[in-house]
Amino acid sequence: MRSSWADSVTNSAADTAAAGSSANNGAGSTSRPARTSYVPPHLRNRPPSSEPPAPAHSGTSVSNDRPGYGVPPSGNRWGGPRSDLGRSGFGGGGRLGGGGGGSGWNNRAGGWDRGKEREANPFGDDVDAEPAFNEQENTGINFDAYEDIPVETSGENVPPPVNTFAEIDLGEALNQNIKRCKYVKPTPVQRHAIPISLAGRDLMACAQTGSGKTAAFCFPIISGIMNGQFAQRPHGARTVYPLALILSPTRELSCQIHEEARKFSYQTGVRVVVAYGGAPINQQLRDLERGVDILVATPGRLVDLLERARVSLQMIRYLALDEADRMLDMGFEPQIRKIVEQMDMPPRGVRQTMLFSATFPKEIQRLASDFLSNYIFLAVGRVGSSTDLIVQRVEFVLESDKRSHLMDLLHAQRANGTHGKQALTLVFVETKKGADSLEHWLCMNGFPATTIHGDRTQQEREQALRSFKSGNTPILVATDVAARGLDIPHVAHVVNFDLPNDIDDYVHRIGRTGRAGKTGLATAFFNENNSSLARALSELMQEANQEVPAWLSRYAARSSYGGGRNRRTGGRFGGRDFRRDAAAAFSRGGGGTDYYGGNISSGGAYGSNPGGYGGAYTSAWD
DNA sequence: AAAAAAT
Repeated sequence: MRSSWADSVTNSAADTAAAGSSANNGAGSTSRPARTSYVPPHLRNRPPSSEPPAPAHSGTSVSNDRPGYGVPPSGNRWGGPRSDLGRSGFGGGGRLGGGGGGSGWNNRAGGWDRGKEREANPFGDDVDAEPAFNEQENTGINFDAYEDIPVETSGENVPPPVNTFAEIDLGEALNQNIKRCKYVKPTPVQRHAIPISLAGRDLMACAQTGSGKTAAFCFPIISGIMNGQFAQRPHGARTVYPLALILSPTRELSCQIHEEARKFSYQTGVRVVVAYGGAPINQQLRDLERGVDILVATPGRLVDLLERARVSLQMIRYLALDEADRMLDMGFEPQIRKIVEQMDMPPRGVRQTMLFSATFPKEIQRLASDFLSNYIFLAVGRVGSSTDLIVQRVEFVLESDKRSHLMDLLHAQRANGTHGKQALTLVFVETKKGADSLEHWLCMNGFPATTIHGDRTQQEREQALRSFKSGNTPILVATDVAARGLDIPHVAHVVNFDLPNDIDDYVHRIGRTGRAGKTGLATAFFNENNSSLARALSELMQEANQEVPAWLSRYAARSSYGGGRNRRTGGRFGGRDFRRDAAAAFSRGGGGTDYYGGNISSGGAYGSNPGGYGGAYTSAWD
């Protein structure tokens, strides 16, 4: 069984600690001479690590002029005092070794290519060979618009945002990977969320679809694991002890997060493993046995692994829930509660918990606060900006006319040339059966389509997604399994063939287009059956400066409050900390009392609407 | 009522 980097550094850390330089309570501080110490079986057979475990950014300047908010000596919850209140001793105390030798993280490939195997290059061979087409991919984000993003934060002592990756001391290896990913500047959610996470704080973050949330929680986790000193994880038996857990609601999303996290952690020695259902468990078990620092998983398979005692959550320092509102809704909440509260995971306040989603209904926030400790709420709206970049259309289409109407759209697209490899069409339907039958019908009518839904085998699902992404099958018919999080470049058109019942689901679905600065089109087929959505939909479209058909407004006016469980309150920028409302309710109209030290900042986007989200323009995102 | 998530 191989182990991961965090284990091996702990061994070295013990040596360093013996030299008396570490303030942290790292691994056993007994003094042992280097390398003559006991080497656990899983670490034997490795060439001795001769270089000191000195971090690249050895101790030096945090290029941040705000005292008190520098990059903390990570692992702060474990290695030192909680950093969220009165912090001290930031100057890199707790960093490993004083070796000023500037040996970078990337010098120490953490056992990866020292062993038999070499870490596969997650960037592929074509990193630099990619034509300009992909070059646009990551640089195409409309950064100018970033200056105008409304941002709301609340909570105690909110660390200020950064403007560049360089301001954050993420370490050489991670910086390299950021370059390889062609990330030039942090996105707004990254600018705010990364300093918050690096400060060790719990976080509830709302940020638009396609705005870089994955990196926002991965970077601090990876950096924390690299910098942290962790007690030697138990070994033996067949149980593994990841340091970080990332949960997501669908298998494909977990895969995607895993792929991204692998890029971010390339040559850092931090090991990322994914586990999800529908796939043979044996390969996943083998992957785990080779060592895991970050485990990405769907809930069901994780519970399975926990019950088999193949995974223990005892050493979890970081817990991230992607699509957190989904993870805590009725379908998932019991499982999540079991994983987080009834297994062996350290309690909140001990681990660091981060929740991310584009939408965060108030009642889910209330639930979520069970898992958080003194957290910061962050809402970043109108990124670059998805809603602006998505043109939303609603058409009145009778149930019986939907197919022919879709056919008209597809023919028009074909005529336009907006069809094919670089203009994919994603069609959402309500049911799995409906997905199959629509797919069949499309194929019969000369439109190559495939489908993804929960009745298909995992192999079929993944094949469908690949075929769609590659443009081989430029039409994908999907249930809500594909509504959230999936990053599929070149989706030019999202068709809500059947509208969802909940406006948040609509938000996530249309967010499959208009990503990373690209424009997109979203067309919805509306009829009587959707009248409960009319009001929320029309409000949403208004907020996004979309043209609302008169007939929809009439529906909206007629229909009672609907739009699913969470009505948007007054059409404001939805990203709002429910604690504020709660506090306001308690303080009985205190109005100005900013109990939680809230802090609203915005650029020019608001124009004459100082500090408020109550104006005509707001965002869909909550 | 549907979808997702373990076997």
